[in-house]
Amino acid sequence: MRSLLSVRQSPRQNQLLAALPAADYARLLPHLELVPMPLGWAVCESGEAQGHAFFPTTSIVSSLYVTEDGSSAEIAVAGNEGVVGVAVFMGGESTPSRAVVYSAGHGYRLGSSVLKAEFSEGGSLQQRLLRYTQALMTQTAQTAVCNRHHSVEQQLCRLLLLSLDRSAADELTLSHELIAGMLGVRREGVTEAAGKLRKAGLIRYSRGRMRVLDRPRLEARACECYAVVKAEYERLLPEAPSPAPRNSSYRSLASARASRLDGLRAFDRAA
Amino acid sequence: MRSLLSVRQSPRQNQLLAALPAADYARLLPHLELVPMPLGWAVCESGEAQGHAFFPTTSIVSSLYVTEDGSSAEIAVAGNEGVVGVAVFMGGESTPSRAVVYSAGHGYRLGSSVLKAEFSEGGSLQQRLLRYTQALMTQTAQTAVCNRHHSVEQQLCRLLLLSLDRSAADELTLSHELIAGMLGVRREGVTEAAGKLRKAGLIRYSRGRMRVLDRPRLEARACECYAVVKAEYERLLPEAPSPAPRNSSYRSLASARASRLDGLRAFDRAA
DNA sequence: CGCCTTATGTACGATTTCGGACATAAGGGT
DNA sequence: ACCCTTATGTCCGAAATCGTACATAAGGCG
Repeated sequence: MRSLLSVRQSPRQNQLLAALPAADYARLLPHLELVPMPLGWAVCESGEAQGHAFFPTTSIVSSLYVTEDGSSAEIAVAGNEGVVGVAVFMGGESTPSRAVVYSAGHGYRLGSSVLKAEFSEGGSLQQRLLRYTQALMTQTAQTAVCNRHHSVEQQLCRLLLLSLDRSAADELTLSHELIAGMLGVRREGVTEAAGKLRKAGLIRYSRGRMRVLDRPRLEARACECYAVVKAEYERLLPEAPSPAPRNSSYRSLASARASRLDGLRAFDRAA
Repeated sequence: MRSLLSVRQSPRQNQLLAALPAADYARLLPHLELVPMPLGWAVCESGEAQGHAFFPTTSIVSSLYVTEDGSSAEIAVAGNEGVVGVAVFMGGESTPSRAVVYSAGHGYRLGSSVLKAEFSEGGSLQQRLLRYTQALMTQTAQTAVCNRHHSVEQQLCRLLLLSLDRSAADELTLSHELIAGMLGVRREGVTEAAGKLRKAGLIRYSRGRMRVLDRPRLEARACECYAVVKAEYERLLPEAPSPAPRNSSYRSLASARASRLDGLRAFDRAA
């Protein structure tokens, strides 16, 4: 069904690797190992030190925290723009969250020791990884904001758009149940939100396949969180030379920022 | 009223700086400038490049995102265990969030260029800053989880405990309105939650002053998020030699983790 | 002391989401 | 073609929180 899986793979399909100067890339290449990333695979387990970092090419990975009572919440998603396992070079080795593949595909893994060695050289890889990590922090921060203030429907829009940005096709293999697990809401809530989007003609879906029909209107329906995150990724990780361009018509961060700076109620008087 | 403000200040009161080897510290010292951190001061504005990073000693700073419609949500807090302005060495220079002092005190500021130069040397400061940044990411991630799943009362407990960990005294100067702004909820919601905690004898408060009477029971009433964050900070930033010890009886991450790993509904079948 | 600003307390219906129960339907496997 | 698993649709009362309005009280300041 999916001929993409047999398409020729290259580490350069990952934008972090694609942005490396030839010399750095050549040094890393022998250590990069192509791995399949099947749906549901736990790339990183909570609290466990990682032997490798993973650079997705055609797969998408979600970092989740699972609470004591078994419910979950998404921390961030990573695809071919990034890397799974920043704790390797950040020095912590592990995190309390779990990284799970939610869109099957491939990626390249790199041994922790190789990555740490290359990182500590302080070259362009280090610079790129740190900027990526900052973008990741923004995504997580915006997830916190979104969880606080925005509706399930808005969060669904955000998730779809973030996934689309990291996917080659415009069709996503996402069941409502899967989405519910990522957003940390009930499956019924996702069904209801998705139903509204479908009724509005923004998406089409059936049994785990979801297609975005009208991306601009989907972006308009999403909360500002998507635009903020997207803008930060583009600001911090300017387009790498090779990978396929992504189309988008999100609002600019500048315009979002103008209205955001009006201030925080409680602090206005205190200042 | 507060004689603390006249107490002798030293950069070593900040744990990141305290952990530095003598040589590194000596190199930085001439560039560290003591600054007062008054209540409500915006240390970093959203989207603006920072001229300095700030190492709090007796102050506490909250990173907030303010939405287009003027509501806000906390991203993280930082006190004498950390630094405000990680974007300086992460390479992004700015972030979409705003950092505001919510507990007045002092801190030391360090010019961005000096910090970047020292960071790029790759020494113990770099290592420590990166580990701190990872801890910060965990705090933000846990805030996202908390916003999704936990009650206002639980989040209030978490906020009080995080603040207490970063405060010398057991009294915090926090009005309900201020707390509401940080948690991103209504002031009335904070009043109600605080009322319950007071009725239970866990805290005492009046007109902007809040005192924790029974910390162990407050920790028991908080959600797991506090314990997870606290454990990550201690794991990633082992006690620096000098600063005052903090008392605590939070649950261990190990015990929290055991129950957390049971899995994520949606992915169990998929795996 | 008395005023006046600001903090806290309380109540109400409205809204969103939850938790659970159930009905329908799509599509793969035999 | 049929069955059977799994995905989706819908409904219900319960709970938390919201938005609003207002009452009370604490404490600084003249």
